[in-house]
Amino acid sequence: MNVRHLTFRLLQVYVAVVRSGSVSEAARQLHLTQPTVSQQLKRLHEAVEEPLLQTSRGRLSPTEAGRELYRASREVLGRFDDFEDYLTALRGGERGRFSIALVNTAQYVLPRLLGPYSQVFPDVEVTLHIGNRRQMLTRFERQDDDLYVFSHPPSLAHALAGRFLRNPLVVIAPHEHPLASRERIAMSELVGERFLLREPGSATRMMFESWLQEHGLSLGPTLQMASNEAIRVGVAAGMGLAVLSEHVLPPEHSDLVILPVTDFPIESHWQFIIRRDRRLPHAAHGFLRFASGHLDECVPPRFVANELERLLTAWELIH
Amino acid sequence: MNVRHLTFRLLQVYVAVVRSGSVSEAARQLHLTQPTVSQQLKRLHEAVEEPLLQTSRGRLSPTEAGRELYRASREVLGRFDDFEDYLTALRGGERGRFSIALVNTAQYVLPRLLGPYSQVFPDVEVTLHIGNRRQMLTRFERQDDDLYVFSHPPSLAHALAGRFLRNPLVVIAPHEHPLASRERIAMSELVGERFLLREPGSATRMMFESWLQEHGLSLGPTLQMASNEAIRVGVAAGMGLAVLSEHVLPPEHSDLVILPVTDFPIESHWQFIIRRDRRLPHAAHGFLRFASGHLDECVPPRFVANELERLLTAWELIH
DNA sequence: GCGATGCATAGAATATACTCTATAGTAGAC
DNA sequence: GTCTACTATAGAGTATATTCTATGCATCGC
Repeated sequence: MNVRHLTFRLLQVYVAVVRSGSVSEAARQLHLTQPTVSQQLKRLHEAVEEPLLQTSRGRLSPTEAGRELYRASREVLGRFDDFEDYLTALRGGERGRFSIALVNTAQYVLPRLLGPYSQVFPDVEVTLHIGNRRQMLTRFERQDDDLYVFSHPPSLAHALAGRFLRNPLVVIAPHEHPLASRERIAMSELVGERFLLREPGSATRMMFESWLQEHGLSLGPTLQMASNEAIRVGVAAGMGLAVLSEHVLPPEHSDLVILPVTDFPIESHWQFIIRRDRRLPHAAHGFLRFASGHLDECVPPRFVANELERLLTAWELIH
Repeated sequence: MNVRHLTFRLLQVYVAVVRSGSVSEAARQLHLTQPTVSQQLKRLHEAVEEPLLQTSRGRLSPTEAGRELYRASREVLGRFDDFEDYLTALRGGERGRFSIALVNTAQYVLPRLLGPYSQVFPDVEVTLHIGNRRQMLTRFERQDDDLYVFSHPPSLAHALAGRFLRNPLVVIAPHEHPLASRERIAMSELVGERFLLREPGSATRMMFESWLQEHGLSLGPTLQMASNEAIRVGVAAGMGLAVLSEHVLPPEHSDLVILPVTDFPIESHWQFIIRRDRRLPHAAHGFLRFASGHLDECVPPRFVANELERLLTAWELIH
């Protein structure tokens, strides 16, 4: 048998003939003429090199080989029906997978979106990659992921960005810090204190440092820790001060205070970044739609800064 | 997705590409040029209307949809590989089914052939239809079965026949019958006795009656019973005499004797009959080959009259 | 940067598929 | 036996598939 010349169409015709037991009836069902169906059968017969149909009691019934071919055809056509269903689900964002690359700080917030999303789309596999800004930039350059979350996006030549969340950087101090009760503090009063800083390559550190530069200030002694958590605990323990994303602080933080420093908080926004030159999986698209629609319910309203509709519109324009 | 234009060939090409992760490599394996494979991929892509492959780390890897298509393709191609295996087995007579229509008397012998055959070909389904000659003739006319066993075949205009077994008809009497010890008996001496006859339409009865007619004899009182077994037991019980196939008698029959009647036994042969105008299933063909080769081992040699080789040759000539 | 390798596209030739109309043959129904 | 419904075949036109060569373009390694 030469499987090479088998067409799915041919199997569809054959199945219709076996089911109806009649060439003419199958032709009517398929909106074809009877000779067309006859010839398809002839072709199929030539491909299989075995009698497939016999006429018995006025009806066409499959031979032994014909019956097995019918089974095989049904299974094969059914398998591709399933595949079509799969495609439909995939296109609707109900299935599939996608990956998001996050800067460290965002890991405190993104689960608030991903949790509800996964409830609604349990068949989508989401992979999270978390690291500092520099690591995420590398992933971005290598096009490793489908979505990226940055505060300050890299060059937008190959990417689209849409803000979704405020990310205020605040100065924190231990609860018992002498300036904790002051109504207004200038940063220049603090630069003598020891600051706990994230590692170079961290977005938080980068933003703080450029703020300092803009204001013509530079820090005194510092201490470097490669984790927001470690810094937060360190500050509470009296190791020094720090500038951290407000999202890093627990809702209740009796051992810490946010100092009312002038020109603080440093305002920044997290944004979803899509590469223009990489296909966006349907599921990732679905996630952005979900985020756009349900952001208000997932994070405290004062942080919401939803520009995702604009992002989605822009993305749909170039696709 | 338009499944109508999918070819098995297309899936084969796609599978080769996914497996090798390279268009060029797949082309080499398939003995095609690289652009040919590229274009096949393009066609497939147009049929599915979804990206299937992406290039990552120098290799082509399937997208989410591509992976599912790969799975579906593998399954579908595998299913038709199975179908090809099935066809091979079918053609070799190792699988499939066929039906045999038997005159009653032959049911005592045919299992001796079918038993060993089924041991060797356990995957072949055999259906036996048993009845008297008239019923089997009706089935023959309707082309209900693949093989027929008759003593006297119907018109051979649409059929081929091949003898395989002697079927001698003998006169039986109860063990204590007064003539049981005679060395030679003329049928004319017996016609006054009561004979147990099969029903009209029975081959045995037909043959006996035409024998009588040829010899210018006619029977006296008769008793009709529609079963060889009933007749055998009836004769043993002293109800009368009978003419039966020797095959109906058990190997040991102390309560019966075969009377040495002149011009007896009536010689006849069972034959396999194949309709010329009906396809012979491979399995039925295989059974005839088996019967031809193993007849000697399956039935007592004195009954064997194997003309099946001739039948098979004749059949192969017209196919 | 430059060559090697691999993929995509264009253009073209051939084969095959797909479908039709017209017609002939077949088998069951009354 | 004739009629009818069904199937098969012939012939033909269009569309599509299949495959090639030639060429351009991208990417990777050195």
